[in-house]
Amino acid sequence: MASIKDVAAEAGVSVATVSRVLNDHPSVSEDARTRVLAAVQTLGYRPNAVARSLRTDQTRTLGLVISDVLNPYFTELARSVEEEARALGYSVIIGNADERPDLQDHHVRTLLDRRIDGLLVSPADGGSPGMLDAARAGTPMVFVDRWIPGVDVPVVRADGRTAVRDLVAHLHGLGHRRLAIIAGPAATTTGSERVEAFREAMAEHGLPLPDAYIGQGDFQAESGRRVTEGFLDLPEPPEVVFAADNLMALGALDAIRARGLRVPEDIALAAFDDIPWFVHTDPPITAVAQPTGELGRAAVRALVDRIEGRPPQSVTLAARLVVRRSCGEPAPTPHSPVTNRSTS
Amino acid sequence: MASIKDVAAEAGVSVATVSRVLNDHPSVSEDARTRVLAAVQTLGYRPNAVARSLRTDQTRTLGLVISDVLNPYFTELARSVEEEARALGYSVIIGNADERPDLQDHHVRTLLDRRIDGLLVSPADGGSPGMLDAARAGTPMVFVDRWIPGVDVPVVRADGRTAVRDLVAHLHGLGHRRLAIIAGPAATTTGSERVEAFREAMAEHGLPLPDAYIGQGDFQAESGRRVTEGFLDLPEPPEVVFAADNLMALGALDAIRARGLRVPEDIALAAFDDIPWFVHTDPPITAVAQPTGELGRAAVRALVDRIEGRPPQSVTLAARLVVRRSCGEPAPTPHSPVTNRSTS
DNA sequence: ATCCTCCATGTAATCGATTCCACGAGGAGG
DNA sequence: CCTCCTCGTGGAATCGATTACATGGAGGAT
Repeated sequence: MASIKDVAAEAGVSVATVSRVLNDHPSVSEDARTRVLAAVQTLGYRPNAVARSLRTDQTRTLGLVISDVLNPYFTELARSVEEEARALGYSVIIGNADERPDLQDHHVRTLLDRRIDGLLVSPADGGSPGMLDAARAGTPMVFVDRWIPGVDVPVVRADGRTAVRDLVAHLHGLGHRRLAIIAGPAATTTGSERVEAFREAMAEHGLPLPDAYIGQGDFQAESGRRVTEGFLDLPEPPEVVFAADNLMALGALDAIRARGLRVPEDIALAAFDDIPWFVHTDPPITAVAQPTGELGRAAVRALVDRIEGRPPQSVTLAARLVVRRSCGEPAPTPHSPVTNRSTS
Repeated sequence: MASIKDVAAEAGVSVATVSRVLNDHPSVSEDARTRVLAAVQTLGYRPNAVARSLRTDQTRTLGLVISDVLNPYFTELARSVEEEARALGYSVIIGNADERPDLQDHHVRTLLDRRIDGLLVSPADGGSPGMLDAARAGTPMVFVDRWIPGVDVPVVRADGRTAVRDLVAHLHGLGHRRLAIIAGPAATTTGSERVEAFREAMAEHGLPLPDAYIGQGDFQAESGRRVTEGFLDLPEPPEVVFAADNLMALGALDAIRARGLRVPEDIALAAFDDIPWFVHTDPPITAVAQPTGELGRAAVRALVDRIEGRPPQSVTLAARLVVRRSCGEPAPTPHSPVTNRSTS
């Protein structure tokens, strides 16, 4: 592969001049510029990003460590992150932690070894050692979706509190009284916050929330299935199951169907995180939707601000309730255009 | 960030010795080794992968360019690719082309600039210029899922021919005669092959396949919806719609429901590419399943073989039919464990 | 005792870029 | 006509690693 030296030789100038042309430094004669550009053409030269990074100490690359690529929520997040980063002249390297702290650490380490300019993380747990080190070492970093309390890193996330309250109000309005939740890992902020919001909203409506109605999941479908089976085995099963993420909701749906029960007639179902597929399941699933794309873009902007020396800002966006049919009431316009997005 | 020089100073040895310890070269005294390791510890030193890559001319990184991250099929592929690559000591950088040749080119170029050791591609179209250049320039490369005819690059893919024949036989056996297909872009191999296989299978059963029953999609949900609407508007609509990928199948499902029709009573639906969600839709969707994980792993192995000087092998695995209820016949065990994976 | 080998180590070149500094030419100003 | 700037350019240092080559000391063989 042709190097800058070859280009210099071909153009009859020094490597310094070639470099100047490539970085359009003002002080280059028109003549030299055209000769260099021609040489670049004929040789099909492309600058070696590795060498450039070594010299300039910047890679123009962002690392993104997500908890689970198989979760459509994170996929959409990753897509918007890459899009915004590209618009700002950065590339993104994605690391998939599969909800495992050790894998998360592996990716953080690898990313740091590559000297990425900044790190976007949605921590899989309370904070793996490698991540904390990175934060302490001053690597530009931004948390997205989930975060770690007590660590001084900007956070870009959605606040589901209001939407969860709306959801509970909606369910209460439909006459449901026994509501259960499938929680995410307590070590994740999204895991604990959603339960917290749910608990508060229940209290506001004077509804009891017995421990038996709080199931411990891990954001994976299998756990949703297991917890739901537990609920159905109770002497007095809940009337509604609220899953703290979309994968657990699908596990729940599966468990319900396996018993031959119908949604919403026999038991209602709602989920946190709206995904396109919820429109297509039968019945369509009522969910709390995060502004995922905007979250990803805001996170990139915050991180790039931090990298380029501007003060980064934490951002909290609102989530909103999308009512569909899985809780009993038909959505306002059952067969309207396509994405049935009515806010309660 | 500490460099190898700092470690050398701390340990009281030369950088050469430090490097030897780090790459466990045999010729290092036990004493030196322990001193270096101690210095590495106290300084929290991590080798700079950028500098190392520049010198050794290898990055131990693979590029993976996929057509659409939002498609669960590619997500699963990406996951298995990363897993196998990690096991072999490589990292993976994913580029999402969003089915756009220009974006695909952008990612190929960026990846090449970073001097990745090899490239795994599922080409979004007949072959963008940058990709063909890369192939011609001798970059180690392997096509996965889709490929480009006439380019001398190993291909790892699934052959759906038999499964499609099984599908048509299944549909024929259920009494369906008017079968329509939503095809993918003709420029992609998977786009044309699936239609081809379908056409042949129809011929074998003596069934006609009028042009009106071949809709042109682009592997995105919206096109599935549009094409399906066209089918339903025909004077004699088909009895079955077969979508050439999972996203178009969901678009089709949506269009069907929007008309208030039922699956499979009013119209049957089948898809290429099985994904977990097909178990959860109502009715569960009959699909042709690819061994996605195995495909990803085999592709990585072939690419790494090529990179490390061993002869790479093209691989073709079989896809298989998974019968569910969307075509009329109840699946053999309607409420069996979970993943309803019965082969026809 | 001498010579040869081998082992541990250090010095320095190298990878491909960027960038500081020096230098020569040419133009402006005194 | 001389001085001083500015502009275009090239030489060379530099980033942080790896590695070929040189070196000196220890140990074995004769």
